[in-house]
Amino acid sequence: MPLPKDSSMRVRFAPSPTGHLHLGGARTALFNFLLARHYGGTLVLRIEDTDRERSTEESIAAILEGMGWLDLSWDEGPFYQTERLDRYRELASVLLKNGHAYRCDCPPDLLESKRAEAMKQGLPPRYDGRCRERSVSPDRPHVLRFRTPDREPIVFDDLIRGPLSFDSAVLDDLIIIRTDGVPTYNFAVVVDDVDMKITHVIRGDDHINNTPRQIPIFRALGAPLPDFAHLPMIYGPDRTRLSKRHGATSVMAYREMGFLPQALVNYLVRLGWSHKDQEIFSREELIQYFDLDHVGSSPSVFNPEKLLWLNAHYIKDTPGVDLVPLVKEALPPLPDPLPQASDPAHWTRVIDELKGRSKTVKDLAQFALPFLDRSRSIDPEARKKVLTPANSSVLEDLSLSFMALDDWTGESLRNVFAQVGESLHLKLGELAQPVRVAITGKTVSPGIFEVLLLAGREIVLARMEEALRLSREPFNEDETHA
RNA sequence: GGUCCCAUCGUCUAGUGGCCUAGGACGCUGGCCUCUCACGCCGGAAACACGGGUUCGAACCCCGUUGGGACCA
Repeated sequence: MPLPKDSSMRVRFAPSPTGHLHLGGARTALFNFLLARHYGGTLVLRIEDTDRERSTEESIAAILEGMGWLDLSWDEGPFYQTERLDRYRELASVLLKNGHAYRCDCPPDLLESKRAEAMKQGLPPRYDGRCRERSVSPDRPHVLRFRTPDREPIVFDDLIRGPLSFDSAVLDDLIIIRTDGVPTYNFAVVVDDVDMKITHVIRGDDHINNTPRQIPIFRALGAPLPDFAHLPMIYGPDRTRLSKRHGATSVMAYREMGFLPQALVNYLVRLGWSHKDQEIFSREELIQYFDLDHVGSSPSVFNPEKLLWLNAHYIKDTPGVDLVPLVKEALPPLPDPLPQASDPAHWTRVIDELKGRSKTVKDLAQFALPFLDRSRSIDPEARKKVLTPANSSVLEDLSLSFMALDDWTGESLRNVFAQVGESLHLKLGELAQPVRVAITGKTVSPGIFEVLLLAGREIVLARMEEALRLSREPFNEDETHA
């Protein structure tokens, strides 16, 4: 289904502000955004806040924040449905006048009992249209119902799924304006899409059953029908719709966990869309390649492992200097910062050295800590295994050699290790590990010379001395801090 | 219950009738590299849900079955 390659396309992202921006919503927003940018069209942001019980200011802020973090911009809006209530009533009264809508005052408990009755008989629970010809007085409390045309199947060509057909006999006369004058979801959506001249409705496929209800309203309003495209859902590992039960679903929670927005965007776009065998996409490539032809129609399961892999990729790919502010944000206030920690260039060096082995910004911050603050904890396992009496001579000899060193360079340090290794008949690996634990408190770190250079002589000497002392003492589970 | 949607490795996917003894990626796994851990590189296991058609030929088209899901209330 080729789409027009011009700037006339108008799409929209229309979240309900009843919570944070979740992964599914973010992907819908992303697909709309990419489509608009690809075709040079317009993206409208619309806040569907007619459910006043559940809509909150905080949610609106959270959604905007999430879109901002993902760097998804829009061209028009945000528009708020609660600011357009008069417009919905206006068009509803037009429908009332031209006979496409009618008043209904059926009490809720009557409808409820009819519904239960229908269900019991295995029939669809639909309103029987008893008020269609009753001309209910406008003075009585009433709702407005849409007169759904009978007997003609409703068909439309979904841009992702192809032709879809619905038997209108199962559709009842849905309420468009409630007793309190508030429009219902399906009506407000159509009025907005008409007024905002939306040409392509791209939304989650949980709305697929709403489409045959909305199409007759477009027609009754005398408006052109937009094209529809329904995106498959994102599932949790149990193949049900992704929800809180499956862990973090809020986009912003992923920032908290140390993810980069590029990683999340790249992950989400590949859920349902593909471009040959390519996995990694820059923003420019996404805009260039993205189209609906290659959006699949089957749902996908959210896979945190792959997201983590992408995140590691993007961390590796980002210059250290750009990661500094993110690492600072991920770090608690430093209790006893090293002198180097006041030098921005030191942060950059440390991060550049560590980013290749970090899957999240949080990991990165933890790895960086020993190079930024005087206090550093020693992993009890590492201490138990490595800071042992058997290694104390290694620590002692290296410590003494470090002290005797005139300069503190990669070359001089290599010489020290070569000499000490020779005199103790030990290989580099056997020397490096005790030093690694002494300096970083971990068994995992960058190359030992990089570590020594980054830590600097002063802190190396202090930590070597401490490690030497610990290696001679019996191990005590409680003593993990210096 | 009704309506609708979906179906290729565990997961994300390529595949649009012959290029498919089904390709890539994550994960898993064997090896190389190596001062640790990663990275990187080389290799491996792993899938067309099932049954009928259509066709010279089907992962691809049609029908059914099964299984999953969404919506409605």
